[in-house]
Amino acid sequence: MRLATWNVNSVRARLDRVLAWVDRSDVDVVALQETKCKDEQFPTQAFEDLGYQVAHRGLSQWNGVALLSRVGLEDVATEFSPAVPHFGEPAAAEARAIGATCGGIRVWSLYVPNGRTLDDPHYLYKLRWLEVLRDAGREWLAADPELPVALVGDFNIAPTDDDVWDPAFFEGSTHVSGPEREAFAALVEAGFADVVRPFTPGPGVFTYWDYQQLRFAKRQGMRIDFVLGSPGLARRVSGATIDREERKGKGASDHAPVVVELDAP
DNA sequence: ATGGTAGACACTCTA
Repeated sequence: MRLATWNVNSVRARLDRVLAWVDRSDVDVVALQETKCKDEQFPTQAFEDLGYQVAHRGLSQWNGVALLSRVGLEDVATEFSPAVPHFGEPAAAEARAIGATCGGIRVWSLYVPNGRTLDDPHYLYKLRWLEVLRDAGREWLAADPELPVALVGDFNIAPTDDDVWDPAFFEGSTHVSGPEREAFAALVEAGFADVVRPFTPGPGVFTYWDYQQLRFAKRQGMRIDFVLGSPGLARRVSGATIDREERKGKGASDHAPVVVELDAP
């Protein structure tokens, strides 16, 4: 079984590319982030025509997450916890998570809030959001330590200095700060391992390259998209790739798809 | 090449 995650940065703006990638990549489950549309605008039929069931969560032109599956799509949920924080006054829900059971795996497509800057209220919102995710994940595994869970998506955190093209460039920025890296480490400590890294060793291995300043051509990126697997999932991982080819050319997302190969349970 | 990247939407926000 093959499981993928991909921040597409608008599913409608590059629908042809997304469909072509899904169709040629032999993926059973695909988690999308930043679909940038409401549910009624999501091109559900086009993915169904490729043989996938579809679950999407989108409330506005921002954020938006989806799951595509050709191995079943059950028990869809849009909040991983009743304690998920909302941003703003009044607090407004954002479409940053959707979960479902696909082929026996509990998969969550996640778009972690961008902290913007270290002194922005969005930064604390991001840290709180990650804390609630960690608590939820911990509870799931406490109830069933063998539950196969995949927390996948755009975490907007580069966990180590090897995960950015130049640590000095990011000094004082989000994505690399101590508290963000501690929040990521807390997810790992809760039982969710980065199952891609063993197959894609760095440094210099990235999943995102800014559109500006020819960052992709200069190989100046960040590794911020992950597949985090519970023990019951992680031990089944037999391979993983970052499809940087998909970042090339006109009309590419600024993120590359990440694909994990799983053995049968 | 007087720009700077891109997407949503309607003017400025988000990343």
